[in-house]
Amino acid sequence: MEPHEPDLTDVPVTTVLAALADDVRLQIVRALVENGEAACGSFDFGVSKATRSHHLKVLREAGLTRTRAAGTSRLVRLRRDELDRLYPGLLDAVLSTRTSA
Amino acid sequence: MEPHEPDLTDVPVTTVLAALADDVRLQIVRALVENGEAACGSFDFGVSKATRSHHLKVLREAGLTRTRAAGTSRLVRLRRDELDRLYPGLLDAVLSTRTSA
DNA sequence: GGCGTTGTTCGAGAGTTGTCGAACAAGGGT
DNA sequence: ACCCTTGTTCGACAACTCTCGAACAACGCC
Repeated sequence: MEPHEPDLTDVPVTTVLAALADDVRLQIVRALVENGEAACGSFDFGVSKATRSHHLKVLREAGLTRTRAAGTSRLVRLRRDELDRLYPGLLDAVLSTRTSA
Repeated sequence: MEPHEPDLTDVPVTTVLAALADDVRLQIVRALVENGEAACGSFDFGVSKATRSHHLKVLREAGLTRTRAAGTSRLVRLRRDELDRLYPGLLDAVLSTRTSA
């Protein structure tokens, strides 16, 4: 099946914001910023793999990530360039949050 | 009752993002940016006044707006200075969205 | 081929959210 | 005092979301 990775300009801003408005997904995004491309399995934040897969789908369909197959794994990376071009400052603002709060 | 307007630093970033991740609330924020302080009743975006009151409550409890009584009306204003200080670029990025998409 | 690893998909359940009408509260004007 | 305007609050209902285990698919390896 097609990964269904929409052009970011086709995604309503509310969808982008909603995708970022979740703790697990925010941890995924943070990990992607720090480590770059990573396999789905590396995002073990206390949720099952079904839930993890769901969150990655939400991020992907919001236009925030790209996924490519690599053997039995799937590598995910942040579409940071496009994100920064369309919403300059958004990602930095979101990521500026300290661990708590 | 107390307006319950938390300090923005006490609000999780996911709550702030969730507050902005709604079309009606985004229209309210846009109107506040353009017109400054405004009465609740001025935000007629095709929803009932009960719904409007609900959305204003979400924005207020996310630390995004302040409300003060003025006669029978209540005037709402955006806490833009605090928002820009804590999340620089966030509001501009969100508001940069054109009408569609 | 068979097995293990890695992810996705499919219900299903609990919880949250957006919406409304109706009832209520507070103020101002006449 | 009465009424009208302005908002809030209270159920209620539909829709969506997060979560999980179980079943399935795809790939590499022995």
